[in-house]
Amino acid sequence: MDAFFAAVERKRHPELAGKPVVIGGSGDPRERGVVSTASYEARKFGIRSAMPLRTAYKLCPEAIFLSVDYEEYSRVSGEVKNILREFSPVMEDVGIDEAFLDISERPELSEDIGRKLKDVIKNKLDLTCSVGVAPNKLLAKIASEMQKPDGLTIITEGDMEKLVWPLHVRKLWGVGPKTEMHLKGIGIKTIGELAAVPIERLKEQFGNSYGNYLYEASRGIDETPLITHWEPKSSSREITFQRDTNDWQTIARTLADLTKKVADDMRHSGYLCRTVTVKIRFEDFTTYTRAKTLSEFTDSTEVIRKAAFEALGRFELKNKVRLIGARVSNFKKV
DNA sequence: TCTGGGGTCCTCTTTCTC
DNA sequence: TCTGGAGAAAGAGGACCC
Repeated sequence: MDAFFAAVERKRHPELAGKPVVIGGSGDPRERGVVSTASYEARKFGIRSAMPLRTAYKLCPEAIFLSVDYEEYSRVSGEVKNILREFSPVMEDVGIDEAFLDISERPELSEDIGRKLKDVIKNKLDLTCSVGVAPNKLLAKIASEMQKPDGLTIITEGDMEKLVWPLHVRKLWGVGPKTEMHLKGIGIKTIGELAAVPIERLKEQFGNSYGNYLYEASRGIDETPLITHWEPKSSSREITFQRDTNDWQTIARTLADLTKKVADDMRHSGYLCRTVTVKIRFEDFTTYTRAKTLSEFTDSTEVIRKAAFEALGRFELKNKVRLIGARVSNFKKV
């Protein structure tokens, strides 16, 4: 979906149309938080996802800043996914605003399916999206990003050299800032340059598993199937304090609060956990975790809170705390 | 004055058990 | 009784994605 959160807000507040809109955090750009979504008008000012709200405010003080309303976006997301499922039952969810569809069983031209899908979403929901069609997920994802917004791009096996190899390595799924810098250090900027590196060298530089992934990805090779059903592996809640704190009462109260939420979440989704992890980020942004694995599965707030405080006790709280979080994992279905 | 929150997966190290 | 090794489980950190 194109600038999904901003598009949903524009739908219910038509006066936002054509204006720079920034969605993130509490909606107050003077508070701590980052940009979740910026409308295309806001992007003209250089505002991007994951940017601190304060920075966004400096770039464009006239922008309209809104808080994130996950409930509403999830509801609209459900409507979008229902439409997608009419095109193919084989669908993989990728977060709130993306999905893969396997249309290999459909007789129609894939380009026609892509165009029809966009039309239906536009007509029924008044939202635009960008569609990529390709022989696998890796290339479909790249294709979908090539002509945003409101794009429709098709990549076939024969297009690798012409369309994909000139692209920057960051366009490959799984290549983030660290790998980008590492590759830059050995003189590699584009996917084509990456494809020219022997597999042995990639394995030397990045380890067996990831080296092999880069080798295949740069050639457009991806055999991974669509995941149509998956079970959660962990569940967590965390919060960044508006001001860094070393006040034990505040830290303890917040952790108790987070463990309660995590336990409530788990009971609602019908799982039991065995491992409880506490995460602390200090004022200098260093981040640590301490975990406690219990002898029995539980969804009790009491038990989880006790385990969390045991883990908290193993931290040296010498510096001010910026963020605290609680996570449960090691799940079993109730 | 920076740098959210919710996840997954991978790797390395430590700890436990046999 | 002491020591060592193998393998699993747990713990911690890091990279990445939306």
